[in-house]
Amino acid sequence: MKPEKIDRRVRYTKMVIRDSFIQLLKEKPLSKITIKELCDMADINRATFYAHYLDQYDLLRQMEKELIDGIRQHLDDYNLQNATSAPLEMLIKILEFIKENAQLFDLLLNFNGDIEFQGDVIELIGQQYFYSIHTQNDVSENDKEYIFLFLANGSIGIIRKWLADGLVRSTKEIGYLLMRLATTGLPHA
Amino acid sequence: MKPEKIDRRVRYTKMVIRDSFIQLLKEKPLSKITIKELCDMADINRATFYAHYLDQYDLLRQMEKELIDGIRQHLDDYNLQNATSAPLEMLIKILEFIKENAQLFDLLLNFNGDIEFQGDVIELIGQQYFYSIHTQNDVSENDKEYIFLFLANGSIGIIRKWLADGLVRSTKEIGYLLMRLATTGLPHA
DNA sequence: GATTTTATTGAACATACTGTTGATTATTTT
DNA sequence: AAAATAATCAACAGTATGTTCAATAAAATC
Repeated sequence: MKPEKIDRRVRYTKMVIRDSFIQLLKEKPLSKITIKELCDMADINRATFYAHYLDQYDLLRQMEKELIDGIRQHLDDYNLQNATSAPLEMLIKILEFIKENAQLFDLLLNFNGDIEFQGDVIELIGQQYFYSIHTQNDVSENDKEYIFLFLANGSIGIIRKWLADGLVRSTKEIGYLLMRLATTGLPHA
Repeated sequence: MKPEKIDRRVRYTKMVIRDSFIQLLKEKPLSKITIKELCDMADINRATFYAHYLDQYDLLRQMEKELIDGIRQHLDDYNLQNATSAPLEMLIKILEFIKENAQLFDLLLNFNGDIEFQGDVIELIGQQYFYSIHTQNDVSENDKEYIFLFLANGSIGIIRKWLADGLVRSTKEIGYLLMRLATTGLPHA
């Protein structure tokens, strides 16, 4: 919408804050991270931190929001270039973005994970799945929401494992697996 | 194993700490809860708190551990009385226990949720599911862990929704739904 | 390139919570 | 009733918090 150039100094400040924050998150849970040590590590004044964020939790929230927005943007860009937007393709696009930001997603979904962020990702993934469930009319209206949550949470579980394993598998592989589980269900004899 | 009678005063102290803690968790996230306000609310001395717990997070962890142990105990009790332990029955037993402690499970899995606790519950639920997946030989060895996590995380999603909705549905209903999703897969045309 | 605007710094500040101590009091167990 | 144990009280140093304001540095604008 509006480019609104941001002051170089602000860009730098936010960058070092984020980098240091990620470093710290690898070492300890959010609750043990103080603003002071974060600023010491980033080598910025404490007052500067407060000029941009309320506290650690606000910082985390903003970073999470940018990730979610990043996925949305990634999907929008893709949809502009391609008329057809099959669920599977969209799913793989999401996985691509997650892969590009694997370090952060791993931190926020796994070890030092935040349950709210997980909820945001579930909602977003759900938007891609929802259509296929919605069109199946042998599922009672009451069950739809439940099944939707089952699929979305299950997908998060797989993505979390995928990240924890260090992205050994390709986005396509995971995408197919998720799509298979969500549409034809479990393989069974 | 060992009954080890606990001093009445300790029992009381722990009780008021837990009750106050739950009250506070309803109001605000763990990170905003101070030991001081917790002790004020529980009307105990701060030194007394430190005699039992390291900090808020330790307190939370202990409460979570007791819940998990509670489920295990609940299952063991049932297994002693009943020779057959079909997966569905075990699942319903788990749901029963969750229902009995709905307030706390709701807090820890939903609103002020803890991702570690969620992981513990997933692991426990997985133990009940695992057998049925393990016996299906048309699933590649590599995929088993992924599918297991898909099912367990999906189940958590449904349980979370069930709790958030105020337990409108019966444990049987939810149990059947979960079992259906885990065994025959999604309903499809 | 000079000027204006804006961001960061540094220092100081009151405030609040932390975690620990040791002596005292109260309660429970034996 | 005596011994053991738990909770209280008050005090303590240590530390992070969040805010302030003047000074400085750097960027954007003209």
